[in-house]
Amino acid sequence: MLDLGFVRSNLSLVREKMKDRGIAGILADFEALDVERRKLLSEAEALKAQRNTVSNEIAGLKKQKQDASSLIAQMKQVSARIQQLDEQAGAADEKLRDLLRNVPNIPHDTVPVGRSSEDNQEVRRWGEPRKFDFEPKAHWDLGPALGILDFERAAKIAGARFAVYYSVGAKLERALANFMLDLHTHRHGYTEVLPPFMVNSDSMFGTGQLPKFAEDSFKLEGTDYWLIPTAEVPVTNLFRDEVLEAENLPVKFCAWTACFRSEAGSYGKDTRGIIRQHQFQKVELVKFALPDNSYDELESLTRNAEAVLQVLGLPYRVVALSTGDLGFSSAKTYDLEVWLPSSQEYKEISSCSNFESFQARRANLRFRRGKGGKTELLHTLNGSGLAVGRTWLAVLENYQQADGSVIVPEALRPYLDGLERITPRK
RNA sequence: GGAGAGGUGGCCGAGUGGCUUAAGGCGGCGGUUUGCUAAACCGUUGUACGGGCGAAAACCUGUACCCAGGGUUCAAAUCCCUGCCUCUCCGCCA
Repeated sequence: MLDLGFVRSNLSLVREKMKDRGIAGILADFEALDVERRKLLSEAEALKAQRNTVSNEIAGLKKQKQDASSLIAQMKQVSARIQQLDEQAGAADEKLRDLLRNVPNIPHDTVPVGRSSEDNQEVRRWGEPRKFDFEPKAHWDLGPALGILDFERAAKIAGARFAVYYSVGAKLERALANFMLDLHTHRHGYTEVLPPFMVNSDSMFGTGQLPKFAEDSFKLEGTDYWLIPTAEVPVTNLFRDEVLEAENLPVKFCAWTACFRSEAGSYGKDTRGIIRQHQFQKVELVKFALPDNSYDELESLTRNAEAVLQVLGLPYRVVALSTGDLGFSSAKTYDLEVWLPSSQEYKEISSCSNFESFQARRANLRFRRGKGGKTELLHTLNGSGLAVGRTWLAVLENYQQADGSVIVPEALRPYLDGLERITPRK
């Protein structure tokens, strides 16, 4: 959420930035609502001041056993009027907040201006896509053929967009998650967190999933619990309504969780395989940073996520999302895209963003520079490090052999009892 | 799931309708004293949203905030209702 005062005094700038995002009209009603709200507020507050004063007078009269009935009668009317004004002011305030809650973050100046993902900018590439001397298969053929991946039974017990893993397939998923967590905790200095996989609505609001994107997540019937769409939600909300010390920043967490997404509106997209599932595992990196250097932290967070692909030997590229493709809460985002030989394209496997103070304002996440200092909003960042399911399929596709077996990348072997090659399950 | 006790500022803690603009203490900040530290003493103290104010800071001023949301009342930290959370005991359970 953007700051009300900031929007008010920088209205034309904010409008310009919203135009870059392709939603030029979103602030059309802002001034009118703002003026109305302040008018009602002033009037109500003036009357409340009067009521407070007179209430004291009434108390004084009563103490001296004098008659206060005419003042009481007067104040009864004033109170009725206050109630009216409060309702109107509350409604105006709610309208303005609703407007503000639905305004996305302001893109950083370095974000390429564009209308869609077509305008994303490639920043760098790593690794050389392997040359195959046979036709590389897709993971949805490789997995079932190896006997480690099953879509039919998943559809039976749950539905579309689920998968069941067997044997080395299940273990590979676990190996990848452990490998990633070890890398980030040992080499990159992150602290591991295992958060709840369900959160309340306040948390969903804090990171920006609510109110606008409720239909993207699963809510448990009859409760205020949401299945987390990403570990970003519970982990970023850990310090909601708290004040951190500047000297302890940045705070760096990594978390392995399951993630649940309704994928409403993605019908027909990535329907084959495990690219887009209702449930998947992800190792997430989250940082709480000083505003002063949050963009340096974004660079290092992105490099930390890239390290996973590098150690696994998976070719990838980094793209900077354009203003038209940028997520709602983000000021700047780099996507990591891994090479998929079956479709001959780079596919998103991680998304690393700086949210600046956008989430911090919603979640009331603050820090203080030294004792007695003023509290300021901190900056939040996060990125996948990485999506485990998509890494799983990238390993299968990139390391597949002509006979349908899959070579295990060396870094993973210690996590798979030294296994060097995945062969069909008997 | 059942019974009971609670939720007050950064922290502790008083407060059963109007002399509470939340007592007192701790902590923080500023000062006096001091060779330095400590102690003592004095002062000060949060957030949000308005107004003064045309930009920023400062200042002055108003309103709101005693878990949250409703209600009663001229007036609510205080009374009533609902919800959430914490603690104790019982039941159940990995």
